[in-house]
Amino acid sequence: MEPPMQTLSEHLTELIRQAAVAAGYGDNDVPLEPCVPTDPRNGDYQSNYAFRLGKAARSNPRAVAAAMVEALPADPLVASAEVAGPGFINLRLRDEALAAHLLARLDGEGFTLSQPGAGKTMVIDFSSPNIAKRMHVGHLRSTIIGDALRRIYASLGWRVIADNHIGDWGTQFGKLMVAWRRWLDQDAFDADAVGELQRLYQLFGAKAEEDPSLEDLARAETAKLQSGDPENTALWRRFVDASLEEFDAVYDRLGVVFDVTLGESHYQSRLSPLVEGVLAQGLAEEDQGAVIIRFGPEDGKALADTLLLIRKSDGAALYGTTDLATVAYRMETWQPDLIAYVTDVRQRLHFSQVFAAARKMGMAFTPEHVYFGMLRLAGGAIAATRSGAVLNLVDVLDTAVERARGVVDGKSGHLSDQERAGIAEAVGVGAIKYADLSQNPQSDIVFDWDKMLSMEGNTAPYLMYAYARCMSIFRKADRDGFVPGGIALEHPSERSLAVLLARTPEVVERAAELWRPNVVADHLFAVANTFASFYHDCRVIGESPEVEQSRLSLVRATAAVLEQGMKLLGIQPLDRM
RNA sequence: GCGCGGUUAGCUCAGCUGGAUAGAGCGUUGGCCUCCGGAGCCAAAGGCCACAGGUUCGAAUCCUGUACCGCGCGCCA
Repeated sequence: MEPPMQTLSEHLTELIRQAAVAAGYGDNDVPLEPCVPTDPRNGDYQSNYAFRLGKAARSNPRAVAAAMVEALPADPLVASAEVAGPGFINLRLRDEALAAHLLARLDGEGFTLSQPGAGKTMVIDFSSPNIAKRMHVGHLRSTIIGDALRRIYASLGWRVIADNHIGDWGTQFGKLMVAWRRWLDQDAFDADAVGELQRLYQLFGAKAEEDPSLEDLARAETAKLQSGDPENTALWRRFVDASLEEFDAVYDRLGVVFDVTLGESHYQSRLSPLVEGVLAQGLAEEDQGAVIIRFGPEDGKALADTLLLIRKSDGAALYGTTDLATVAYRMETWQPDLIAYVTDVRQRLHFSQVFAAARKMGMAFTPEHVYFGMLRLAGGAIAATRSGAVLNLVDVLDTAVERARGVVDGKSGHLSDQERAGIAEAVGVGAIKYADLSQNPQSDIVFDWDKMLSMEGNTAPYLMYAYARCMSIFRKADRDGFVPGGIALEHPSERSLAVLLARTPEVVERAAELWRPNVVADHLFAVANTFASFYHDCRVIGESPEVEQSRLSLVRATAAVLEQGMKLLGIQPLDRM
């Protein structure tokens, strides 16, 4: 329908480039991108291109900037351009054009983003929990960050395949089978399947310490499973099904969606041929009975003198083997332009090795390892659950929802019990997700109950609150307020809000480029915060019809941006809370 | 030992790949409900951006070194 729209930033970049050419500085490969000045008094956008050009041309940056401003083509979007300081070019947008630009993004209901990803495909691999183990807070980061990236890329037009590469194969199953046959508590399994499996697994570990022969039994059971023994296969199936059922319940609650769930077991038949092939290619060698791929200085400093094991001396494959087979499968199946992996930082070396090995094997693919920092527990307060184990994910969600319920009951007692329960769920889960997503993924994160459960300040409830206020205004006005062309920016608070809203598309694109949902989160907080000031300064209902109309449109735009943005983070907007 | 990463306000964190006076939230202090939702708004205090050099018009950001901290380095994933 509508042509792909330029972002403000793209539009201005083009103008500045033209100005540079017209001023005689030619086209060159000096990167230019206007940025947002720290102080709004310095304009809506600012370019420091004159500094760079000045350096290249060995001339005074201020003179270059002056020449560029002189040569800047007239444009409906630009109200003024002036040289400032040692050579900045400060650009101020024309109010009418700004309003028009904003309205062009609003199609009645939603907010339209540009589609730079149209025609492109990516596979994104995230969450990937292990069968027979309970999901704990450690799984939150991969799951939440991966899901947000999936949503962000999809919103920009990418075809995205979200693949849950679950750990459903390997040596843990032999142990589990031995433990199952000896110590199963059937009632406990019926009541809480994964809990019982986890108990059995831990029990096996304890017993095996006293009696190492158990390990041999476990190895034998694993081998039987891997060679297709019907009894063990049936048992394995049971473990997998029980675990998936529980995972799905958690994903449902988190609003996390996968397109496919292809675990490690899916690639079993490919492993032997892959290892043989790599050996035949001369890329791997046998060493102490195992098969390894060596890396040298030509593979980069970080990989030099490291190696990747792809077959153990007992003949079993490893996860590196599976990862390589998985790359091959994904390339064959989807021909993606990009394959992204969302895992913690500890797997950095591993994935560098897998990527390098895949390239050696001739797989032409563009990998992206989105790694995130470690989750640490807040100082001293070892946040252990009753069992003493790591924090269980469901318990964390329950606690947050409970806390939210208390706030909802206190503030919205007039709503029905059912409605309050729904609000508490959305608020609690949203708060947990946002606490993670608002942080740079690469930083380590401290698990801090106070922060996770907070409902004030830079939190999901704050965004939701701003959105609910918008909705409340529409209810009071008895209409949703959207009239094309109807925004006039009179008050400074209106203008600040409009500029921010209009920047949304470029913000989302930047978040995608950097693989960082926190870029979106930051922007949403700024929008909600600016809206709160606007709300305080500018009355909407009861003003003159023209002003009311204009402000209703602005509120409509705010709601659309907040709604779109929260959806990108997987946070559920609420009409009331 | 080698490699990778980190160090920004009392606490938790941003900081747009080199731009003007380094920003938020929480906490602290002080204001704001004749007003569309106070889960809110406004303001103040709080900084040797770990340290030392270097690069240049300009450095929290890039380079080198140092100190602490974390993580990774063949039969787990």
